[in-house]
Amino acid sequence: MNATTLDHQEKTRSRGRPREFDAEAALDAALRVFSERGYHAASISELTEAMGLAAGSVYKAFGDKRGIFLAAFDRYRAVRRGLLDARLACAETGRDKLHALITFFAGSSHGEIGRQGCLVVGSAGDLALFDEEAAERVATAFITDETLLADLIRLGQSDGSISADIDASAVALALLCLTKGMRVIGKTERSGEEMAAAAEAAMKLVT
Amino acid sequence: MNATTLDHQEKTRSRGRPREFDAEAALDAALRVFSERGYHAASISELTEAMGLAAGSVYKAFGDKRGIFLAAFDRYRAVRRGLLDARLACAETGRDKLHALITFFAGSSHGEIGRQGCLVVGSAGDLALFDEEAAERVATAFITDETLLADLIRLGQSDGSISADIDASAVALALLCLTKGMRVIGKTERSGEEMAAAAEAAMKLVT
DNA sequence: TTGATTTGGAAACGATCATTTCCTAATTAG
DNA sequence: CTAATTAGGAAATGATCGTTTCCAAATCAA
Repeated sequence: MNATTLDHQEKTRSRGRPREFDAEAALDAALRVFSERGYHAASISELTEAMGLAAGSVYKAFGDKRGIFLAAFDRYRAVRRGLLDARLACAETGRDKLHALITFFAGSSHGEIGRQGCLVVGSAGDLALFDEEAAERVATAFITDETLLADLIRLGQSDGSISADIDASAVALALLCLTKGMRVIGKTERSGEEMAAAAEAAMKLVT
Repeated sequence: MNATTLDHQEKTRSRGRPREFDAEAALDAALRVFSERGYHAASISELTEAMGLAAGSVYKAFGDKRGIFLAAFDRYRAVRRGLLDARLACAETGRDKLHALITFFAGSSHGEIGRQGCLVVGSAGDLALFDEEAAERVATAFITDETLLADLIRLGQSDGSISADIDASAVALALLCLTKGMRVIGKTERSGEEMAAAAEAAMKLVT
């Protein structure tokens, strides 16, 4: 193996001047702005200031405002899914995993993170209705969450932690509404305690 | 009783040229635009076109865009509350009333009305975060709904249709999240059947 | 090296936004 | 009647929006 081969194994470099900023860090800043203000209220000025970049650089990297949003949306989903999976991995039974999931949402529905809100929920009533691709991504995100809920319910039913009597699809949709609704209510000032109590009460759906 | 007295009994007329348009009908048109597009995406052009008025007339009547929104918001709440109360009046027990309420929300969370969305839920993630008065109205609307839910639960507990064991406040908040979440999910395409099934499943919270 | 390519970023661009102005029309008060 | 007041509406206004342009700086290919 010679030097040339080693070079090829490095991640491929594009030709011109290399990018100076960290795209993921920039998207984290952008999604914070989008979450807090919504798609339309978030101006390019606010976005570029938060990202620490000039408008030109942002447009070169992401195409347009919609492109920034869609990239931020995807990153948001990946980050949140990573956090959730870590919580789920700590639980044993299907029921415990559902408890971890609902508690995760309750914990995201108050204080600082609650005020920031959910980017998916927010864009459902903002960009999604007049942008087909955005609408599709929002619908896909919801269906993914709903499928996870149904899978966890069925897991609980097979490991004996959840009654076999309940309708897994219906309860999964109810829990999807409940958890996304938590993110809506969490934008108004709520205490972590009352959200946690609501989460415990919600567990009755899988008893 | 002379003519002058009769005149005084008519509803007081303001001085100048009388308003030609119906304010409530105009607000109904405005709230449809706000619901479908969100506060920021709804332009004055769209609003005035939907309301069938020139911008000047709208500004004379409502002050500014924010004023149009707040008036439409109040009307939206009054109309929805009227529809809900009619449903509740048909139910006997606390549990039946809760069933009617949840079914009412499920029925508003698909098809045409579902796509239109809830003005309160929408503005929670749009106007509310940088407008103190709007934020207060959204919070008030949620608390009113939550209080109604808690009252219905306690009514059910006193008439024997709901177990005395459940924590009324916690379940009320869970149901508030669930019903508002339905309005979020209802913006994506969902069938009335699956929403109705989720509503039935949700009734387990008050069993 | 030289030329091609890409980024960074300030400045400029046209479009659209919310709002105001200005004039006419319609009504009440006296 | 006349004066005062308010609504209706077209046109103008200034601000801000998303986007593009332009040029210097930085890198790769040869």
